[in-house]
Amino acid sequence: MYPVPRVSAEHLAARRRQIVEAARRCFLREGFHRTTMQDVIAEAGLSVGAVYRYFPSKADLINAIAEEAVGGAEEVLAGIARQEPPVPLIEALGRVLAYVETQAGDEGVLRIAIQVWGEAQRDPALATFVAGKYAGFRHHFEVLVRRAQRGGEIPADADAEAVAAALFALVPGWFLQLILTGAPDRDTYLAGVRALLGR
Amino acid sequence: MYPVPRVSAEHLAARRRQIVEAARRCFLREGFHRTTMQDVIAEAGLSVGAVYRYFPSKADLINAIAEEAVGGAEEVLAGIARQEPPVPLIEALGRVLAYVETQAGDEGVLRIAIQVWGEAQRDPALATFVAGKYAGFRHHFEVLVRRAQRGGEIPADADAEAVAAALFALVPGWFLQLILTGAPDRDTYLAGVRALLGR
DNA sequence: ACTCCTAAAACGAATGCTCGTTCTCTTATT
DNA sequence: AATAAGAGAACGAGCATTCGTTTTAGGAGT
Repeated sequence: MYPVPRVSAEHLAARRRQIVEAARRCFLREGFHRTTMQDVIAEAGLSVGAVYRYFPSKADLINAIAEEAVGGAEEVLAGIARQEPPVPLIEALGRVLAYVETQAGDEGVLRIAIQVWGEAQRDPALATFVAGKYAGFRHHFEVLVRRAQRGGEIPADADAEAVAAALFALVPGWFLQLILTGAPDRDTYLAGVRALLGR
Repeated sequence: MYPVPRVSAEHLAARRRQIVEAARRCFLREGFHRTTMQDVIAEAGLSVGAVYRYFPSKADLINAIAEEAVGGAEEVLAGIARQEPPVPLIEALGRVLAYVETQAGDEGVLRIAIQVWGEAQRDPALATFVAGKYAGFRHHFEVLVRRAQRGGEIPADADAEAVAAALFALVPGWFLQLILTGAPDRDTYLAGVRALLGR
């Protein structure tokens, strides 16, 4: 009853992270459904039993990774939206793209986001989670747009939500081109956006 | 030698299409790696042997579907780029989005494109194919931009390729929002783009 | 300080099932 | 008659997961 042999909470958290990061590497290499539990287990350097103690099924592991991949941009976006004085839209876009750039490499979490998009199409729970996250991202852009409207950068009578959608679209739109075609680089793209916006 | 018992070429093509369409339905439901060959075979109403006569492996089937999904927009885009008189950029975007809308539903091929993006990250051959296709799409936008520059719609000194990238980005950027969050609808989005462009 | 004890943590062989593919046989076509 | 087209049983590999066992951590009793 009393003897409670347990390992420290830090140790538990560290083990969990060890597994998640091994899984992330595997999923980056092979995708969700082509990596086997044995792959993850070997990558983590643990045993079957150890991994299954922390994640009762492969689906749980996928969920953990998916949340990490899709939620990662949250703080970045929130920070930009809340900053004083208000950030001009193009500069805000540039800062988001800078974040995307750091996470678009071979090790970056955003490559996993692409897989999450696919997975969300057949996993309703994941779809709900992703929908909430992305609507939240768009909402942060909406805040930025409203502030830009007060500053006269955008016509006051425009539909802020719609403008936010357009601005937001420029992020995954570039990300996909970068991942799939390798171009354009961020500065070139931003110059293109500026020219398109006529500013 | 001479007796060449063969079925008509039309019959062969029809069978092939029958299999491809069954596969498309399965892949839409379950994704590439969670649909089994048995699923496709049952959906097509054929036998194992029949399907394997037309597609020697599952990978071949995935490739066929991927090419269909990613290549589908080609003619639409080419048509708009080549039209006389030149189509204003916003109108061109609207027409592309109209096509996307038709293919974004539960049965539309574009939902498969998302899976192809994921697959391209670990299949070099598919990655090359997709890169070529998407660079081609962007090139069509570039043609449009150059013509818009001649018409004064876009500054003549802008980098047409970069502007094209920005314009192109607005397509998958909207598509993803639509698929993942269910919003905004096309007209709202286009109004947002117009307001953002300050036109 | 040093055992002993208990339960958590970790292990890994074994399991049962599913998958992609092969292969032999039957049917259809010219 | 000869061969392509189609059928479907069978196979071996690989999968996620289970479960009985071993190791480890750390408080209790001395």
